[in-house]
Amino acid sequence: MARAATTSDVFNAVAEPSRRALLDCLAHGELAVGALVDQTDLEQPSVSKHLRVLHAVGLVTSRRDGRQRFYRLEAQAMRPLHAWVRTFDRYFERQLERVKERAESTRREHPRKEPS
Amino acid sequence: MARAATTSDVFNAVAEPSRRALLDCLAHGELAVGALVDQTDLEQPSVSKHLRVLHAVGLVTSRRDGRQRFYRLEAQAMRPLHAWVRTFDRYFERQLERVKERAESTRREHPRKEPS
DNA sequence: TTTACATATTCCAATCTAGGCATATATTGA
DNA sequence: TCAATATATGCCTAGATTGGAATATGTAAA
Repeated sequence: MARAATTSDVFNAVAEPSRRALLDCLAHGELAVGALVDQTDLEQPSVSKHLRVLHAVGLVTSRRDGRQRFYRLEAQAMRPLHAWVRTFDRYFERQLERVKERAESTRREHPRKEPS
Repeated sequence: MARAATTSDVFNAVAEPSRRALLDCLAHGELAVGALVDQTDLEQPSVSKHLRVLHAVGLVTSRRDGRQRFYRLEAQAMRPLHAWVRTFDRYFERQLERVKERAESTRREHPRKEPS
């Protein structure tokens, strides 16, 4: 079996750095394809193809205005990714605590409250 | 050019559902390969191969104990992913606000504050 | 040493990819 | 209708993959 399609889910769609770059651009607001080409170092066909993938997983929607086509970020499509990553939030905290505790215990053995 | 290697970064590493499943298992604590095989519907060689990828990007570390090898989650390696996803937090909120505002404006017309 | 157990690696097949280039489609204006 | 602009699509190639089966490596016990 081969790798899953990039259009199979949001995880695969955002695995590509260029597509993340496009989403970063769109975070500031709706943009036409040409503007995205200008703001990245991608060729126009590449941008269109990446947008197609992003559209397939629902991360962007588009609207036509004359000959231009404007793309807009649809952040709610990022929800599964968001949710999964958040699952590990406690482990970030736990590690922070561990670091703090270790730093503490080198000086003396008393927990503190304030982080740096 | 082909797709980037799964070992190129955390984004590519977690794009694979099986690897996310493994990380989910390891979130409860250190586990040997055999336990991971039991807790998933993956064959042993697949588990080993996926763990190799996860190790390559720093998402797990391992420790040998007799003939077993225990793997442990290294959550801090998820930081780039975590940070990127958080970038879009405000858009989740903004969308919520938009929904609320729309509900408001259907009743009456009230001027908006400012975005962000 | 031999055997059994736990894990890792190799080879394979079938896909899916990203970029480059050419070209098709669509819309506007002369 | 014809030219110009904006975007999308098709074709190609090299490369990277996943799972499966077989096998190799490594450790422990008999």
